[in-house]
Amino acid sequence: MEYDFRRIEKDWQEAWEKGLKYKVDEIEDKPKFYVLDMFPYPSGAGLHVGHPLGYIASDIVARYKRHKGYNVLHPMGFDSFGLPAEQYAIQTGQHPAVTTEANTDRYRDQMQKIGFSFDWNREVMTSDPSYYKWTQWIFGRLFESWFDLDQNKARPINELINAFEQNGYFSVNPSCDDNWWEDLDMDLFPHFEEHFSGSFTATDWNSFNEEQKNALLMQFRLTYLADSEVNWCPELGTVLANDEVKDGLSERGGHPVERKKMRQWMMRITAYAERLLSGLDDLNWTDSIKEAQRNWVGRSEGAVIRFKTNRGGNIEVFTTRPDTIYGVSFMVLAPEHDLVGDLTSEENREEVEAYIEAAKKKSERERQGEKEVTGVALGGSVVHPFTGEEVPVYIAEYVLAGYGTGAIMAVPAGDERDWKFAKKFGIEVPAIFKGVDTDEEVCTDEKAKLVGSGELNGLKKKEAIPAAIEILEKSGHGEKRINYRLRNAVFSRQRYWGEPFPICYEGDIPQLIEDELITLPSVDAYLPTKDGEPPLARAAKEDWPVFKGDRMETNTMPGWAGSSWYFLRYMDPHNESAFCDRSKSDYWGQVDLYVGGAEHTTGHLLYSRFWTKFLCDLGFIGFDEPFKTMINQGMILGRSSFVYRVQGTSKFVSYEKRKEYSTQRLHVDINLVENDKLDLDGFKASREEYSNAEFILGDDGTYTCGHEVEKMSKSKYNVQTPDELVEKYGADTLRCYEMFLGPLTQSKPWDTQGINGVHNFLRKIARLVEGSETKVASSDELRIVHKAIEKVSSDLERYAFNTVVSAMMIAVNDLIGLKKSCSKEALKDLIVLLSPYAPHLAEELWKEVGGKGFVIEAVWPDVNSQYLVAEDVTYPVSFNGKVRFKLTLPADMPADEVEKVARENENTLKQMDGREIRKVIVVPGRIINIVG
RNA sequence: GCCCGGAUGGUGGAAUUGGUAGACACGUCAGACUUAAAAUCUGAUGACCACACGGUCGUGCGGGUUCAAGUCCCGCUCCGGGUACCA
Repeated sequence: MEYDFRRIEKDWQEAWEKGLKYKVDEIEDKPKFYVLDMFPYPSGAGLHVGHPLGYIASDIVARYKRHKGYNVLHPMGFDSFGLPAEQYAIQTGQHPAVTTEANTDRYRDQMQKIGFSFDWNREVMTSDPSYYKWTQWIFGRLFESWFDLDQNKARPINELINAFEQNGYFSVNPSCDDNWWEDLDMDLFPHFEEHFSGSFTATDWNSFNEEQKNALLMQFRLTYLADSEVNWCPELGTVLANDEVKDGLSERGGHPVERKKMRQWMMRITAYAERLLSGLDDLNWTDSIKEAQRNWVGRSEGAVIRFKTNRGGNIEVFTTRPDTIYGVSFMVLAPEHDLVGDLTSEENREEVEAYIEAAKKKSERERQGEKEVTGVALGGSVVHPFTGEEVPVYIAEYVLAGYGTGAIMAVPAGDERDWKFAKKFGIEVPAIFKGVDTDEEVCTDEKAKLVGSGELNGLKKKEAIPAAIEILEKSGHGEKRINYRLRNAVFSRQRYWGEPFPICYEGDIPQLIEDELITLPSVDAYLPTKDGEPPLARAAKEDWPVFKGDRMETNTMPGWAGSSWYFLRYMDPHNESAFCDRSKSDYWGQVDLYVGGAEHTTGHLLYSRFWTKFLCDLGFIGFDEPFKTMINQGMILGRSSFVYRVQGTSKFVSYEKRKEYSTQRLHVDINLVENDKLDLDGFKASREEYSNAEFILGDDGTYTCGHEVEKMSKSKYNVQTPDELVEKYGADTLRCYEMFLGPLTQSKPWDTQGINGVHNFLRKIARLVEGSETKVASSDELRIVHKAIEKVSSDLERYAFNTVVSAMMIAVNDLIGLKKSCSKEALKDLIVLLSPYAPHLAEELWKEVGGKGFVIEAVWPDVNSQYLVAEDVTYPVSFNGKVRFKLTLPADMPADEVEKVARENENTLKQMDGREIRKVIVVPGRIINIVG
């Protein structure tokens, strides 16, 4: 039988589909297993061989778990909102939904050819209104919630309103911005005094009108409107991401970009900072990803300290080293700090304003990339709370407005950057560390004892910090504070192709639109308006399917909105009355295995954890971490091929002779190259300019190409699509080969050279089955097969996908090596082992050996260890650790007897050559080591 | 700079708890079959010395622990990824 993979794969894919073999429902008495792939964005280029790598691995796990008796949820869908489709729409005028549909069709088609066991009945698409209806609903819940720091969880906003009605602001502890009252529009609250600091009574609250109440509540909602800084490009009418800005100009078009405050929807992810950290402990993720998330949250413990300014106000700073307070000799504010104007003296004003102007033009990334310390004195000063000395105030780019309080107390003696700054501006460096001349060098030694620090003298960092905090708290100059690097996330995008907000405005007050789906209105172009309003602002009132209030919100949600909860929708994808019925999410629970790239470490993985925790807090689901175990597949790199053109000619010289000429190295399409040999006719036909190419061949009469491993890209002609390989070798070969390539988590070059070996393996097993007979399995066969069962099972349990293929190859080679026809009975188990990797062929062979039903539903075989017991063991006998000869002994021989035999062996005597044996180590079943 | 990975034949990689380094596969070479090629099958294939028996060296580098180290410890080098004036 020739291995006719085209026919086999087509037949079985049809049979599975007809039998609804991958359709899954909740079955109460069956254990569940949820295997999920990271949500793909359907790009126009289709899949290349790197994409299916993770899908193949997860599909193997899904199939393996089914064999093991689990009810497996293994869905697929598309994260289908996004920029490329919008970009294409801008260029062509075609609605992004059209492009998106074409792309998803292509992806689905490519995936189906590879034989994945997805339940396509559960497919979801984020751009489908029946899906984003629920994304909007979750947004609504966030809007209607606040975070209670006392209970460390989200609660409905009504409960906050109740608390305000009862006790005003006095008995609640909501998560909010520091000094949130400073963001209030004071015109709204004329009766609040100038130094209002957030406290209001129940009487105050009850006297507020709707507008006032709304403004206050906005400070506590989990999604809220706030002014935040963005890179605004007036010319393009859009906001740009940090990496789209170069030298203060837009990367596209080179238009000027400036920092601008814009009123945008925000997500209060910082409320969950602590839980996002502690939740990591129980997750089975790689340490590097957990560590990256910890760094991203960036918890640091310290204190806030208030310094009085010479203008009567206060500057608050955050520091992790309150113990070094006596070393403060200047203060630095971020250029954007609110008090900058106030503290600038007339003579410094011009210079200060120039500095601020320059800083404004740079993107955040550029500012941080600046290595040289720059800054300028304001002329104003603050008073040191303990020494009463006057401390000058500067502004500098290295202080970030968005971190801490946007201001630092500079301690040049103990901080490298502060020290450099002090030296540059000739500021004194107060000596606060015993025995260290901090005029000469910084002291970062944690064990250094403090001097010149009042009550803190003689203490080391560890004892001094709590002592300093106590002093600060007693004197009212500051208090303990835990600060996070994590910032609240901007949730508005000035784009068309995203979820519309379920929000309208009455005046400036946002109103949540409940229970109505807001679909995207049609617009005449997908560009911002002339006034720089987002594309949705082009829609007239009648273009909106739902229009309420004075105007609709015209921003859309970011890409991560839909992908933050999609794994829940798969559990109940067609539900029209809930995002996911609680009974379904209780059944399926967390994702047991999540497979995908590591590029989502700080985006998707953080946001979806946030939303999961939130939905759990409100009781909509029963778990607060989405992904229990995660594996990150490595990148697949391309292997490019090169030809060498003799300069100024159309002669091409083979790789081994290229040095004899002066040549130019050119990428050549990898489809014209097999095992580094160039298809000469194909090459000539590939391009006009190559049509009369001549070749200087190698000594073997062929043209050898050079090669290099690079990123897979069109311009390097090294992109390999799965379709070509499925066409040439079949899906089963592709599946096995991608796994055989090496450990899933490692990056590796894609190289089709080895694919023949895997294809041959499948052909060999097909031939083995063809020649098999109905008879009792021999002990040799059983030993080989059960060895494979043991190895394959244990490797799959630890997600070692590559060695499974080797184990099956060894079994097949060993069975062929018996030189007898095989028993169908023995082969049955082997075929089940094969089925997660090569399901189509396994079905075909299963039929051949008389298996019942579909092999994909067969029970995974158990290892019978009695077949594995060997009678003899071949011991390597080593002398001082070096193996010299081998000794075959009965497996059950006790260690002391093994030692005796080894001591008396003639080879031992020869090796020892008269020397005395000092010691013999016998590890039963493994090794004998003779020391002498 | 900091954090996290990694380095094993000509190539991809294996060695799961310290116990025969190089499984499996590719490639290469030789042979069988063939008019020939492809396909298939058989054998060899870490380096070095040796006709051979056999021996020496060998898992990025330098030390160490151990009867025994790719694996554990200390100190480096190089490569990849993430992240960064984070107070």
